[in-house]
Amino acid sequence: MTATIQDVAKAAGVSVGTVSRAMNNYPDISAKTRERILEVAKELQYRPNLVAKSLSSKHSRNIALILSGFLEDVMFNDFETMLMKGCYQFAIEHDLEISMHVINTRIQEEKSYEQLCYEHNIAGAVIFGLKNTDPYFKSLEESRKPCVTIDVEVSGENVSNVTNDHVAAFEELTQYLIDQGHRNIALVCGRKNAAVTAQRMEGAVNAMHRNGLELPKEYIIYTNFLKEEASAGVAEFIREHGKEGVTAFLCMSDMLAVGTIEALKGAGRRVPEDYSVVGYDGIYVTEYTDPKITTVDQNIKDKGYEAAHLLYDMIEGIRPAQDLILPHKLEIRGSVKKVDA
Amino acid sequence: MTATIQDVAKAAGVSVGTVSRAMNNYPDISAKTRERILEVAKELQYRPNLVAKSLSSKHSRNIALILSGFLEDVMFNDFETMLMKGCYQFAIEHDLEISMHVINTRIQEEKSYEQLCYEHNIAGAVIFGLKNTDPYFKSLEESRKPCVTIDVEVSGENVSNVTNDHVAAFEELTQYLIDQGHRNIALVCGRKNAAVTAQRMEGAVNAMHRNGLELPKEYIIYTNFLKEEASAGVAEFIREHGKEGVTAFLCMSDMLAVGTIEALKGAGRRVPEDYSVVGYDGIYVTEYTDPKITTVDQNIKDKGYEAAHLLYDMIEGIRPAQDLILPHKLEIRGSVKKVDA
DNA sequence: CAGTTTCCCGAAAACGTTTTTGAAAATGTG
DNA sequence: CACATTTTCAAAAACGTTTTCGGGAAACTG
Repeated sequence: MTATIQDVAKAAGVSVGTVSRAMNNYPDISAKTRERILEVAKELQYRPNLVAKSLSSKHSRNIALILSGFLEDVMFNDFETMLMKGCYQFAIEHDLEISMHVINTRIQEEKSYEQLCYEHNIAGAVIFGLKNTDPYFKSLEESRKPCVTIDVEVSGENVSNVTNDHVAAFEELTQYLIDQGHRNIALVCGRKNAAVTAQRMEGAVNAMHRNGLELPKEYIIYTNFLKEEASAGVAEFIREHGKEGVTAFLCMSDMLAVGTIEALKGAGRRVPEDYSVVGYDGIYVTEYTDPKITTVDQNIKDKGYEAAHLLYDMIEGIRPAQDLILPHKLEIRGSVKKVDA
Repeated sequence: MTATIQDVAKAAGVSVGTVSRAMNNYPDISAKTRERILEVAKELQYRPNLVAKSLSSKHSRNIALILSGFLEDVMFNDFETMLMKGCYQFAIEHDLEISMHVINTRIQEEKSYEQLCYEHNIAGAVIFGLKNTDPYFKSLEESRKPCVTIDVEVSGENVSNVTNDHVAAFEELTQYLIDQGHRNIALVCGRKNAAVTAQRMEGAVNAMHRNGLELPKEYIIYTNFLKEEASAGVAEFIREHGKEGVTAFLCMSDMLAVGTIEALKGAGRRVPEDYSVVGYDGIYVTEYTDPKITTVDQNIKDKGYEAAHLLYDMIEGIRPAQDLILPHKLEIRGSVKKVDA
C-alpha cells in the first residue's frame, strides 16, 4: 500500500517521532536530519494519514459545513453552492480540511451538534439552512463547540452569526422603487412566520412610511417562498386589484420575482412596461430571465468565505463569537420602469 | 467531553471489545449483555468516534465525491449540486459517510488519487468535472482504489463510467427540430476538442444526414461553453447569414441556448416566432427563461445516485467496473415553433 | 574542566476504535 | 459424569499518527 510513517522512519534510520517532527516543522530537530527525512519521505511518496492524524492530534484542522434541508428543497441550488464555494475557498487558502454534512430533523434528533463534531473530530462548523423549528436551533445555544450560523439569529456563548442587514437592504430596495416613481406597490411575501420575512417586511414598511406611503393589507401576497405560489398569488391579485393602480411588485426573493413575472406575462402584461418587479437575493437566475431582474445581491459566496474565516478565528481564539453583517448591493437590471409620480 | 467506548464499558461492567460487539451487532455476544450495553450506551449518549472507527476498521464505509474545477467554473451551480444531492441521497439511505474534495491541478500534481484515498481512509470515489488535461485523467487507469467517473471515458481495471448516450440524445434532439419542419439549422458548439462536443456533433450530423440535410461549416459557431461567447457568436452569425433561411439554433448546452436567445432578442428577433432554439442538459434555468427552453434532461441527480450506487457495489464486490448509460429525456418546452417544411 | 544549559532524538504513551486470540463457562453428547 | 463442543467474553494487539518524557551529546559558562 502507501508508505506509512513507520516506513519513512525505517528508511531514514530514525524513530517515528522524529519523522513526525520533521514533517510538521517542529523546532526540536536539526536541520540536517529534517532535510534527510523530507527527502526520504518524498522518495517514498509518503503522505500522512489524516485520519490517524486527526485521532492523535489535540488540535484539529477540520471544520464542517452543515446543511439543513439540503435534500428537501429542490429549488435553490445556487445558494448552497455559492456558500460551499466560499467555504472551500477559505479552507484551501488556509490548509483546512472541510467536511460537509447534510442533516434533517431525524439526524438532529439522533445526535446533538456537539456529538456530530465529536464523531468526526471537528473543531467547529458553519451551519446553513437552519429553520427555527429545527432541533439544533435551540440546542446550539449551549454548545461548547464553536459554530457560525448563516442568516439565522441564535444566541449562545460559542455561536456567531453571519448575515446581511436585511432590514436596511430591503428598505433600500423599496426606496429604489419609490424613487422610480412607484406609489402603489404590492408585496410578495415569504413564509409568514419566518424571521427573514419579518425583517424584510420591516424594511419595506419603513421605506414606505418615510415617504408617506401605506401598504394596504390586501396588497400583501403570502407564499412559502415557492415560485408557484407567487405565480398563483399574483395572478389572483391582478384579477382582483388590477384596476387599482398598482405599478410594482416588491418580492422577498428572486424566485418569487420569477413567479411574479411569469404570472404577469401569463395575464398578458409586460414587464417592466406595465408592471415593475424587483427581487431579493442575487441568485444567478436573475441574469437569465427576461427581463433581467433588479435585485439585492447578498453575495453569498463572500458570506461563506467570511463565515469560514470567522469560525477559524473563533477556533484559534483570535476573535470571540460575534455577529457579522456583510454589505449588500443593489443590482439594477431591467425589471423596473420609471413612472411619473 | 462526550462518552467514549471506555466509559460505556466501565459503566456496563464489561470490556471495550464487548461494547464494540454489542454496538455493531456481532453474533458472539449474549442477547442479555447486548441489551444491557445498549441501554448504558443510550444512557450515556454514547456515539462512536468515526475517526477512530475508520482508523481501526479494515473495511471503510467512507466514500468520496471528488470535484475538479469546482472553484474555477462560476457558471454551473446546478450541475454539481444536483450531482451532490444524488450522491448524498444514496449515502444517507445506505448509511455511508461521504466526504467532498475539491481538487485543482496543483492538488492533483501533489498527490495521486490513491494517495488521496489513503489520506482519508476512503474506499472509493465518484469523480466529476475531470478534464482530459487533468493529471488524474491518465493516472486513474492504474488505480487500485475503485472509482466512478461522470461523463468522461477513462479506461482502467477499477474505474467505471456513468454517462448518457450523448450521441443518441443529441440525435433525438436534432430529429425533433427536423420533425418540426426545420431544414436550415445552425449549431452552437462547445469547446472544440472536448469529448462531449465531438459526441454531440456526431449526433447532430447523424440526424441531419439521415434526413438528407447538410450542416454547412459556416453554420457552426464555436464557443468554450460560455454564454457570452454564444451571444457574440450568434449576433455575428445573424449579421452574416441572417438572410439565408436559417430557422433554428441547436445548442450544445442550456447555457449556450440562454446566450443564443439573448443575442436573438438583442437583434430584435423573437423566439420562437422568428427562430427556434434548443438546449441540452436540463439545468433548472431552462424553466425560468422566456421562453422556457426545450432541452434534453440528463437527470443529473439520478446520475449522482447511480454513480454512488455503482461505486458502492464495486467496493462490496457486487458489481465489477462497468460503463453505465442512463436514460435521457427530451423536455419539450416553449422555445421551438413548428414551421412549414 | 566541572557544572549548567541547550539541542536532538528515541521510547513509549496516548487518541478511540476493531479484531484476533484464547480461555472460562455453559451446553451438549454418549 | 467425562469429554467435546459451543457460547460468551476479557485481554491485548493493531490502526498511523502526535506528544510527552527523559536522557545523552554538544555547547556554553565561570
